[in-house]
Amino acid sequence: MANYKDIAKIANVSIATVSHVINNTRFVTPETRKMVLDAMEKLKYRPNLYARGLAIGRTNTVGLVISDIRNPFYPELVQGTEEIAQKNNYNVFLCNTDYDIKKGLNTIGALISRKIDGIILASSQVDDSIVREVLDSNVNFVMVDWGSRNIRVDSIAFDYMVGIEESLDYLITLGHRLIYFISGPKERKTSQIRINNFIESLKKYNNKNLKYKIIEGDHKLEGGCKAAKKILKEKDIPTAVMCSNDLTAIGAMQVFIENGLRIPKDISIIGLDNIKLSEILKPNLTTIELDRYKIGKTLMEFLLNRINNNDLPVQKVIFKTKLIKRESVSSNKNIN
Amino acid sequence: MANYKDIAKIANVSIATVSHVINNTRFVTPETRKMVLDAMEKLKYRPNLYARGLAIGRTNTVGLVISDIRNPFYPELVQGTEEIAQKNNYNVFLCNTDYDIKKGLNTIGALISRKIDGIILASSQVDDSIVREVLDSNVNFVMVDWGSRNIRVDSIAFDYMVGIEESLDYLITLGHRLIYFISGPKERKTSQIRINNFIESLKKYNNKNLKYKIIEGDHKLEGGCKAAKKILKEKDIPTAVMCSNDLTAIGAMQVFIENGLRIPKDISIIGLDNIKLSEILKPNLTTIELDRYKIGKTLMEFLLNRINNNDLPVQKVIFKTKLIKRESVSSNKNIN
DNA sequence: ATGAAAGCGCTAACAC
DNA sequence: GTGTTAGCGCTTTCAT
Repeated sequence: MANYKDIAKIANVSIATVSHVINNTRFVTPETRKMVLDAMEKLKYRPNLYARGLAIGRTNTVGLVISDIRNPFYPELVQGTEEIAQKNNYNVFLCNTDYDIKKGLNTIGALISRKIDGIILASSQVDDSIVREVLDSNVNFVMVDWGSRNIRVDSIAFDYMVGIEESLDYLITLGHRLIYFISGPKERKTSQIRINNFIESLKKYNNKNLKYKIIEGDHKLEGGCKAAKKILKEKDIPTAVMCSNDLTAIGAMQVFIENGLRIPKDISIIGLDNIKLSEILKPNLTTIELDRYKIGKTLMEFLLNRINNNDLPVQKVIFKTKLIKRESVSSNKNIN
Repeated sequence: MANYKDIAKIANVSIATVSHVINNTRFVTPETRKMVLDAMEKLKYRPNLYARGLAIGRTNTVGLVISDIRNPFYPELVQGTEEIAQKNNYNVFLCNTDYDIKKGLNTIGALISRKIDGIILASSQVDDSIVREVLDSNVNFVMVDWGSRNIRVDSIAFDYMVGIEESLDYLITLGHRLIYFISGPKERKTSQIRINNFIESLKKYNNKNLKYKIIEGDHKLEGGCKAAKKILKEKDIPTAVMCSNDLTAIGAMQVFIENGLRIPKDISIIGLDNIKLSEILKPNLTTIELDRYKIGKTLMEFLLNRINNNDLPVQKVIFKTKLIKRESVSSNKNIN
């Protein structure tokens, strides 16, 4: 592959001139410039970003760490980050952790070694070791705050509470008294929070003689199916089921339908995420919305701000959630 | 950030020794080695892959170019490539082209400038300009051959024909005579091929008095919905609909259900992809399977082979497709 | 068993 | 307006 020296030779100039033509960093007479450009063209020159990065200490690349690209939560978030990145002439290095802290550590290490300009930590498997790793490296970073760990780091967080309260309110108004919650994998922070928010919200209705139960899912279709099968075996089948994400809700819904339950007549269902599918499926899914695309954009904006100005005060945004009412919920027929 | 010089100073050795300890490239006495390791630990040393890449000319990074991460075709493919990459100590740089040739060219350029060791071109928006760009750069590469462009490049291709023929055979045996096909966006190679394969397959049944029609979709849920609405307005509603991918089929199915058609009783549906959702949805989707995970693995294996041995003969694999029979198809009630 | 130094491709300060 | 050159962090040949 051609380099400055090759270009310089053909164009009969010094490598400094080549550099300045390429980067527009000082005046070069149109004639000289043309010689250089022609030589580049002829050699099909491609800049070597490693060399440049080494020389100037910046790479215009940022790392985006997520848990699992197959989880429909992420693609839109990724899209959001990329859009902003592209506008600002940055490239995004996407990395999966597969929900594995150790793999996450490796990933972070690989990114740091690549001297990327910043890291977006959107993976939900983040423990102190990972955060420390990133902080130690002094690389710019922003993160999704899945718990409320309250570190002084640029971050975005979710307020599930609003949406969950709204949902419960809705269900209770409709007469539901036995409400199940299908959670994500219990070891994941993101599941725990949603469970806690659910339980917390229930406390407001102490006087209503409410009953609930948590069934563990896996945030995937399969887990929703399995959980639904478990629910069908209970002696008291709930009249409403809330789910930790939409995939879970959709999986559960299919199993209920398969077993002759009518939705929402026999059983109401609420999801969380508002993935595209949930509004198209019949019956379409009542769900708590999370704007993943906007979240992605915000994360990247935060990171670029930070890269451009390191003494910015800590940036934080909390994304509110809200209930989207669709067909999968109706009043509890038993009280009508 | 610490570098060899810092380590060398603390450990009281030369930078050459530091390098050899880190890379295990020559013998170093255990005592010296320990000094170096301690110094590294103390400084929280992180290798600079740019500098290393510049020095040795390899980066252990490959680029994976896809069309759109939100298209469920890709996540599993990505997963497959990453698994193989990781096993071989490679990292993957994932890039979207957003179905845009120009963006694709930029992406390729960015990858080449990053001196990645190879490129997997799995985006379906590939024209000659892109292929030439990659070939000119001399970077190792493998591609998904969406058309049959017959270039001498490592590639994998799909034989949709088998699966489509099998599907048509199945439908026709079941008595269907008016069969619609909801395609992807017509300007995309990948859509065109499936359409052609569908039409081609139909020719075998010239004597059967078959009728068909192609409706354009977009390979997304929305397009499936829209196409189904169009179909419902036709004067002769088909008894069977084949779709260019599963999302399309699922979207269409929901619209049919919404409009009171029973599936498969009133209308049979066949998809293509076999995404997870299709086996869980009620009624679950009969579809043509494509093993995206395996495709991803194969692509990365091809690329690594090529990187390790450039005079390998051209590698090619054709992935067969096959029909997965589920609930969304039954016999044409009109002939029973 | 270890060190000195050239060189990978690029940038930018300094010189003319 | 253009050229020379040191240096970014690392690898590796050649010495010792």
